Amino acid sequence: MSASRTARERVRAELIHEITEIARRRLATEGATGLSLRAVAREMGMVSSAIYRYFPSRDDLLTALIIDGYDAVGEVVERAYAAGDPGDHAGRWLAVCRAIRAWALEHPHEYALIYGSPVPGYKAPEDTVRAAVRDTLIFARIVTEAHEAGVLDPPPGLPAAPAAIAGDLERGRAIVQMNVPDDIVARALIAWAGVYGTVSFELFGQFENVVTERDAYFDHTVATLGRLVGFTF
Amino acid sequence: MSASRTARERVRAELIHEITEIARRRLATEGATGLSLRAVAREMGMVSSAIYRYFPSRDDLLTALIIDGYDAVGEVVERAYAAGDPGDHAGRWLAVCRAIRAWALEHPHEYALIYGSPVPGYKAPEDTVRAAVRDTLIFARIVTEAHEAGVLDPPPGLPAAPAAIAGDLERGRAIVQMNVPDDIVARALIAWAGVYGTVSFELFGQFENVVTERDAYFDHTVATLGRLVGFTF
DNA sequence: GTGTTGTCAAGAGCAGTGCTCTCGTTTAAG
DNA sequence: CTTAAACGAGAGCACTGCTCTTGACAACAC
Repeated sequence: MSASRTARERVRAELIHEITEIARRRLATEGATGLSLRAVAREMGMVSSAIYRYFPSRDDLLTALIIDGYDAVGEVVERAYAAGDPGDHAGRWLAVCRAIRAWALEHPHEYALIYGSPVPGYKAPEDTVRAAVRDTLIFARIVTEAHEAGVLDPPPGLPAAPAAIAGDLERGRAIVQMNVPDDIVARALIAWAGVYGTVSFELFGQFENVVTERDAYFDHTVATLGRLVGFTF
Repeated sequence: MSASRTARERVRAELIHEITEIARRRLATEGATGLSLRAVAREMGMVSSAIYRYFPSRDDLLTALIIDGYDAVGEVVERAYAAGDPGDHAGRWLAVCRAIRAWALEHPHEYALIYGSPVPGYKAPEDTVRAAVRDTLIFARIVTEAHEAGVLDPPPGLPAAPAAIAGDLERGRAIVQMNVPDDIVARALIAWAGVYGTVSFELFGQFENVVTERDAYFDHTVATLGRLVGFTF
């Protein structure tokens, strides 16, 4: 019951795709709060109520866009990972971070939708969680591979992960298949949040009047946070 | 022409204050996009159009709330700084970061308003920038005082700040009166973005199903990023 | 004390929104 | 061939930000 059952189902799938396509384009220009079902309907020569045959509510459309967004950044990250030299772990770390930032700069509204403030009243369903880990899996793999190659060499004198978060680290380790010591898991988590935090700061205007050499600054941030994990540049 | 000129001006100032007060309360429950001028007017027994005598548009109300938000976090940070032991620089760093997170957890919508995705179509006026640096000034002061006391001791082997961002660092140094070497300025910037990035991740749901021991994890993040700058715990 | 002037709340109205319901029509399954 | 499900269209509800006009009232000048 998969491919092209009836003509109706085919046109239905096509319409759903067209709706999300137009919605994504409008999202790029208007932003999440400016995304209007009526406008989407108008653009495809439909009447607004017809949209509800395909998406029960505006939130469901948003959910579809969020999943698409996670998938897009996941794919970009996977591509950057695949293009890198398997022996150059630090290079891959840098490449993946750059890829995230590049995607974010190209799709600011989509980035804001998934990594920015949640839309009020909108409750992210479980479906979005699965799509959300795609990039994190790559992060974890890079760290794990570097660790298994024995080239992870963090600077001395960093705080050890406290016992209180050992459970979290263990669970995180299991989720992303990250076979490295606690301290490394914790620092990878910190670096991960730091990278996205930096991208968000740049995108959301916090670097206005502060950082102008964005490319160089981002690379330096990624290198510094990478050193935290143990990559050597 | 400052204090209580005419009765008219007094009641006007009072009404403006009442509007922002109600708006802030509604913001806390409904979020930024759900903030409605009509609802605010209804709550104070006014007709919607009357609000426009005091705020020319919804965006102007938002601006007022944003400035109030920056001021609130600035005050919280200043208070945490003042309450700390002047000799314990690392302790102050930790206290200030904790204060930010505590405020953010108490006022999630206000935090989202100032540090989350920008409201589409809303252009932050220059007034907000001045209020935005209050917390950063304290950050800079803590680092500077620690440096001048000669207790800043970052771990070895961290990347040096590239020449490309020297101009940015110089300007930043001037803005926040931060008399420390380039490398420290850069790392303070990275740590600063990392702290806010972590708070945003927690608030915006990225730690869902990942980090459960939020307090301990945050403290560890702050300690690790603090070590980056050179604080010793 | 009397005008004049500017500020004010109120109300109607415009264009837009998400969403629901009903109505004929089309389509696919039994 | 019949029947039930899916569909597009349209009207309608309650809501939004915002504009414009109207009439009342307070602050000032004379």
